[in-house]
Amino acid sequence: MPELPEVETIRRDLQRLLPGKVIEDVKLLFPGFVKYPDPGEFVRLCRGKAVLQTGRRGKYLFLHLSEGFLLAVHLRMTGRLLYYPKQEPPALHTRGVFSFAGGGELHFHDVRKFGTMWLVEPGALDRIGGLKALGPEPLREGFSPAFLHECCRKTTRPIKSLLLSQEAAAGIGNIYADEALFKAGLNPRRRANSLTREEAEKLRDAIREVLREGISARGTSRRDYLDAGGRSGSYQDRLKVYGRKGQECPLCRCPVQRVVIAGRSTHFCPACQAVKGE
DNA sequence: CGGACAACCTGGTTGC
DNA sequence: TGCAACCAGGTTGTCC
Repeated sequence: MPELPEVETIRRDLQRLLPGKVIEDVKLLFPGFVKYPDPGEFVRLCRGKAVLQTGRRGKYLFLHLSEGFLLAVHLRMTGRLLYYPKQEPPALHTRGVFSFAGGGELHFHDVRKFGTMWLVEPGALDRIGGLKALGPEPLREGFSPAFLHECCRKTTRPIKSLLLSQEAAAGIGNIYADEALFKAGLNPRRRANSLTREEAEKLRDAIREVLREGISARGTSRRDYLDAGGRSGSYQDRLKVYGRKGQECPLCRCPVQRVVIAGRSTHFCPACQAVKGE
């Protein structure tokens, strides 16, 4: 569920709450979410570690712990990280509870059980599945128009598919991909290698804009997403095309269409995002 | 290379 | 009301 803006919102919440706290215990209600090391070792290694700092890479959330350990979290579709200042009985779909010395709990809640965590030492980042293949952070300098254009030039796949692959930029998901393509006026089926330099630049700017707007709105809450305080975001009220099949395009009032690309539902305005090129 | 599809899971919505 | 079908913000693996 959560894409870059949602993960970043949670990270900022946790950055205010966790640094300085020491993990006293971890209860695994569904140990399957622990990918590395084995669940027993995971719990043993977490105990007594302090949270020093939070971080994020694409949709991966990091808690930097003492002794050089890194706790990496991927929330996938329905994962939530919920902080409670006092003891809280676990909800139905709570999969793990981190309790801190002196009070406070972090609950990992995940209806669909897709979410995953890893606990690794520095230099063992390759233990974290998928992390290595990530493209640049879209809100940092490395995500230049030239870089995006080069990524596009190398593949014939639809531009929507490229955006979802995480290779061109880390952290874009289904919602922000559709919103960025709308903002850039590009048809989601456009072959990536048919984008001109100007179009790639426009898309790069659009990606950065929608992600920044998403963060400002504290994320998009459609069904499952909540921040670390259990609050909804508000970007769902600002979506132009995503989830708006049959409703009017805000620019031209043409009905928004829904199609399936790369197995994912895709929303666009057939007029504002008419197919150009090939 | 990349597309199509299934898998991993559970729950909510839609339509008959 | 019941029930089946379809849908869901993500990633990985298999087959062709």
